Amino acid sequence: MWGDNLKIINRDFYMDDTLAVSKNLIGKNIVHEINGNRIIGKIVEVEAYMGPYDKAAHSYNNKVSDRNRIMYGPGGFAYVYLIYGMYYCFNIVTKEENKPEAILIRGVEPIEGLDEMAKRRYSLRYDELTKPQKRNLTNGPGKLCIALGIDRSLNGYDLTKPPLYIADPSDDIHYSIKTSKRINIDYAEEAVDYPWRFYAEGNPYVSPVKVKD
DNA sequence: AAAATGATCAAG
DNA sequence: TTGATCATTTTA
Repeated sequence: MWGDNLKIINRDFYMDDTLAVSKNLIGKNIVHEINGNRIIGKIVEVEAYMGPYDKAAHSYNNKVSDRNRIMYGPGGFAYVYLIYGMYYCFNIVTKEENKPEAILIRGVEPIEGLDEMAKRRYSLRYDELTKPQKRNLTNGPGKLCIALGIDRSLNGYDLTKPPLYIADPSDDIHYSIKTSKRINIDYAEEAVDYPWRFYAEGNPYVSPVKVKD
């Protein structure tokens, strides 16, 4: 497994239009080398956060804070923050300096290091998981951070080098990309309807749509 | 349907 | 300094 040549995606990839990068990220691998193991998840769902004019974005109205400062840097860096006091969200910053846009990773398909993921999520081996546990391993932004070992210590990390990077997939699978509104941004007024969520049609690791109360 | 849980942010 | 909020998940 350490012999596989995974091609790391370079910074140019992230400097493009954020919606284009969002679609281009579907099918790419997130690779985390940790404790001598390699954990890989294939990106199947993302959301774009479009900066100053997007009421759902942390950088709306060019607001700067200690938390969102990394969004104002160049593309290809990790923006990781704590949400609801207990889960992390992993974003990839895009575009040049002072264009504070980023892409939230909402779902990944487990590819490698399944036992590592199962251990981090459920303290079990992968083959001990029930079918629902397998499906719930990485089908949400907080869940995938646990499974991939991503936390606040990786905020601001340069994603063009190990131990955490994005790589081209070794397979050549084509994904039909669907578009929808973003999830759980009810506070965002007119931005709630913007079609900035992208996902691989039919993939079981796309996060489940929330049922209305 | 509702709890869990704490950093963050804007108001005072 | 304080209180409300929150790009979620789990449990019931």
